[in-house]
Amino acid sequence: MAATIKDVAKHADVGIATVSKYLNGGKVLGKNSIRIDEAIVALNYKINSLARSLKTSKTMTVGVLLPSLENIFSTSIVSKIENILQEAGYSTLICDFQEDIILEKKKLVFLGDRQIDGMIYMPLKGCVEGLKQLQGNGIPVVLIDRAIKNCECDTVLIDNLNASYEAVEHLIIMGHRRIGIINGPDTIFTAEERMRGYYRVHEDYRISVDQKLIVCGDYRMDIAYEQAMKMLSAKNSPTALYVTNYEMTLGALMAINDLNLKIPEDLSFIGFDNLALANIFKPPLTIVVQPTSEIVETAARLLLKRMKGNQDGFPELIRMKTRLIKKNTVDKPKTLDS
Amino acid sequence: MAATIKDVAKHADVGIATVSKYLNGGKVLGKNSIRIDEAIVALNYKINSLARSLKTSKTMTVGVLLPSLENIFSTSIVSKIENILQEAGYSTLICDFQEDIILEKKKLVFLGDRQIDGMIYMPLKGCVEGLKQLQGNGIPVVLIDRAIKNCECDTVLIDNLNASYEAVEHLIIMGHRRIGIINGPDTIFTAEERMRGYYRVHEDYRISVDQKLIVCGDYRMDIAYEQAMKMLSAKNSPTALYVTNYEMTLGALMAINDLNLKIPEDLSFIGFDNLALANIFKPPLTIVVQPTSEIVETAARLLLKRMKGNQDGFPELIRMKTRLIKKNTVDKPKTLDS
DNA sequence: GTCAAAAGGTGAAACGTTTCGGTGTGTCGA
DNA sequence: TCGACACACCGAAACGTTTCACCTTTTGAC
Repeated sequence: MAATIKDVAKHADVGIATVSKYLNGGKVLGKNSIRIDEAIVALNYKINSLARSLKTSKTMTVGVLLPSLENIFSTSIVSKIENILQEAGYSTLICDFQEDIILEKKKLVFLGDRQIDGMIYMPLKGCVEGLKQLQGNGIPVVLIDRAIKNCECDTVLIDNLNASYEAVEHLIIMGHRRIGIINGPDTIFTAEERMRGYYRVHEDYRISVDQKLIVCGDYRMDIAYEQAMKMLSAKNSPTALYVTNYEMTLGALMAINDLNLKIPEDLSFIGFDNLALANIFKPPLTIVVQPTSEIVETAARLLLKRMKGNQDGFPELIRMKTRLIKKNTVDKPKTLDS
Repeated sequence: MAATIKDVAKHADVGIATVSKYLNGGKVLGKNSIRIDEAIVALNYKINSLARSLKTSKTMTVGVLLPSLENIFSTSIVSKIENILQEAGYSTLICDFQEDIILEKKKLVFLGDRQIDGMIYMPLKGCVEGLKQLQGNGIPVVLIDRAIKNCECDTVLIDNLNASYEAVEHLIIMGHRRIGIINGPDTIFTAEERMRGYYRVHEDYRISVDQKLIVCGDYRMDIAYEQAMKMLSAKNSPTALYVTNYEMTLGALMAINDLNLKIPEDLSFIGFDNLALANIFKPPLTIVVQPTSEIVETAARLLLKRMKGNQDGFPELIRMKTRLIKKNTVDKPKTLDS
């Protein structure tokens, strides 16, 4: 039904190979290029990317594998990646695995079978075998946000430890000694690092850590809400609270509202991510922000480089710095208990 | 390098056609199926979906084309679509066009050239020619959230008019007569419908409309912020405000905060979308919520049906109902000016 | 005018699958 | 025992492209 390169060749009265060469940017005689162009228009010819891919074994498609699409961090990742890769002619195949490690493996295999040219992967557990197989087939993978242990792989992430360090340090300097943290599950890379920052700054300032002020959430809003409720309504509750991702920040704020705690009078607060939203709260939130655009852009450019065959410095581990945006939710504590 | 179906056939000592038939669920002798299975494992054979697609001209890929990925509505759309289609064996190719009508057309063409089997499309302007061409090639398209005029196409959207009607009616019943609306740009289908609902309820209750209380925003937060600032700080400002999407709801709330207006004492407020977030505000927001899951599920199932070749009832126009969630941001107005 | 080199043109083979038409084997009733 | 009929098997052709290896034309220095 649709016109093929043969039809174009016939219509333009040139050889197939000539048309192919022209389509791929090769040099052909001026008059031939004109006739080919005419033929293409006349026949409404579209190149069949399937046939081309079969021959070249390049699909010009990259897979993006994420734990979830339903959070703001993932969304901006996808959006940015798509736009950068598109410019380079690549399509973006999306998979999310709903934070489910069974599904994680399945979708990794699925993408692998789909003949992608490369992959951006934000692991949950981190499916090492699947990853190695992909790499074994010559498909470059760039990890984003989270590293996987025992695995040689390009990785772009943020300096989680110092992100926490800086946030908690700010609270300490303001005089807080009982600082609560609602963190992600300790099985997740980022959460573990963020926790370490919390501990380290306590150590550096010789402040003892109260385990009651530490909770492992699920990076999800509802759980964080309940955990915040519990922690903040217990006796000896913290004078400041630090929450380590956006969804949990919302959950914690909801709890704070429900408990009628005033920020920063009753409780100092530092949240995470989403600058835009932080400003609509009253008072505006002090938060840790990730350089999302830069992370994604770096990862995408690295992947493009690898897909071109450039293996310089493999495996690269790139760490980006977060920023602590100081607004109005941190103040001196009311009572100074050591 | 990788094993082909020929290798499998040779290893299993059967014909190529037999292997192919078996792989596609056809009947083969028991002993043959065992030997083929063995061969597949032994050679680590993976079917080459490219070659298969070339032959069958089915790519098992659907395109998803959206104005933007950076808002909560789009995100849940993508996530749901991906999961439903994946179950049916389809991959999801994502494109967003950054609310840019030039890019919209370009990406539509891009997806068309990529030999997708179907498409979910949330139009901005609505690129009719591109759409018709796709359909002409036998590729089903399901529009979501927004219809396109003069275009025969399956469409799944919400009853925008009655969404607004119901929200504004609620305000009217509570006694409000000066009700502000911050709406999307009137070039956008949903915004136009939502506006019509605003007018109609005013008409039905014989309340005259003050054009000063109507603003066309951009469905974006920053613009809405400024527009809300202006409207609410003008004299004769409204006693109630209705905002017609999520991002603008945030922007308006930010303005309300900055103006130190108390909700609902100084101003009644109805927002849009995102139930989860609505609850963390203080007081919890009265909002209009869309049945996002149902919309997407309906659209995805419809697309699957079309891709199977079932053309029953084409073109279908499916409208879903919104719900008005009444919380604590609507009260009687302080002063009753007619 | 000659000839080598350069530039450009060409069909056929190959990528790995599905499917068409044809062949072989086994079963079963008469 | 024979024919008829399923049933499953099988190789070859085809999908539309790229690329190899070869061929033709043009160019320009002598």
